Amino acid sequence: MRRGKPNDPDRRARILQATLEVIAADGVAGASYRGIATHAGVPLGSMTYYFPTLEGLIVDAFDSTRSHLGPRYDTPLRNARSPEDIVDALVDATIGATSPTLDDIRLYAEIRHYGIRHPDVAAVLQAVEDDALAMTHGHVSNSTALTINALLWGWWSHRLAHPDTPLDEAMVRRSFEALVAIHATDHPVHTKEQIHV
Amino acid sequence: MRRGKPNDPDRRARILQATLEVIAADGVAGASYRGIATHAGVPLGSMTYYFPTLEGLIVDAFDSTRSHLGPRYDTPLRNARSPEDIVDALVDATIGATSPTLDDIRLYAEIRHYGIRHPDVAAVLQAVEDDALAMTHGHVSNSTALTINALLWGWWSHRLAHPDTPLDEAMVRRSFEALVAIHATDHPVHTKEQIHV
DNA sequence: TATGAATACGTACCACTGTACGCACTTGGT
DNA sequence: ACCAAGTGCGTACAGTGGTACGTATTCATA
Repeated sequence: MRRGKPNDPDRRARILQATLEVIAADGVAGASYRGIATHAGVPLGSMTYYFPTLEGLIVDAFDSTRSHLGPRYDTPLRNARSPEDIVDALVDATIGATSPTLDDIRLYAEIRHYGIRHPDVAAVLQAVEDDALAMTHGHVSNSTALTINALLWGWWSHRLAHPDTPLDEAMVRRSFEALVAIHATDHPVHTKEQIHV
Repeated sequence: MRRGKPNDPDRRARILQATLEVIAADGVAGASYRGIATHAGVPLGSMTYYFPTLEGLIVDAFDSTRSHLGPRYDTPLRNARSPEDIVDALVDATIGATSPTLDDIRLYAEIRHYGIRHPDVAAVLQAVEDDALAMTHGHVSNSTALTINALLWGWWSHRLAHPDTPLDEAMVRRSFEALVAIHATDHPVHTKEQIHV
């Protein structure tokens, strides 16, 4: 029974895109209906029409990144055939051609930060992480994949905190080599308890 | 020529403490003069008297953590005598007795996040990081220390995103062992270029 | 004790924000 | 051509926030 169709079918998508751009630039804190409306070139009324609540808009915008950003880093890892390939792909995802721009990292940081206090967004992040873990399946153990994940975020985070000093590639490479080598080493488990003051 | 003394000399410090607590609980976004005033049990007028701008209050509060939180993680690392000691100290700082509580990590995450857009706070973080790097001086190379730093933040960040699933100690230990071993290995530098699709 | 500067506080703006809501327009079926 | 449903938009409102500012209080000095 649906009559009437949208006169500007792209408007919704444009609002989502503008939302991501504003958040990458000014953070979630700087994302207001009015600011995003201006940035997207739509009137305020359009905002509340497509997205009745601001929270919903933000969550939807974050969710929309999953289909965009995900595949970009996935493919090289998925195509990896050897541990060396994996290290190459990881180094590249950290600082190379497939690595995110500073704006992308800023956005990703906003998502992670927002996810700390918003279960909806945390679920989105969980899905992304699950994908990332599945990617290296068969090449490294699950816990090594988790470790790699942690370090990758650590490096990205470092880039964000030091935008002007590029990361040394050799250093990054050695770090991933060391982690990827863990599962191959079949490392003896240290059972000794930690001792400290 | 200073006459008049504060009737409540601790007030300023109490406001700073309350600020940190509110931020750890609700984030910087949830930190308002009025909210902090209520939490600290002081009237609104006291807030603006000691801290004319909210931004200044937040920066001062963050800065005040340097003397509190810093030493806690420093000591075990400083006392480390061998690579094994370092690994022990790092594992402990990640998930053990000297590791930060979730609230502490939340606060630290807020500081890092705020630092992305506020140079004042970025400088505070830089100072903390410099301390951390100096701590392992003599035991591992500078770039290894940087790598360890990145992973430590990665692990803390992971704890924040997965508050209910404790990190596996053996996994964490292996990860730091692998990184600490880098400098000992005197690893050959790979000069081959990365190749990818 | 008298004084004035520093301290402390209550209140009042003013800007901004999310959201509600009513009106106008577009569209496709009758 | 007419109509109803979906689309698009301007405005208003209530709440909250940072900040300014005038007044009261305290206390070392004279």
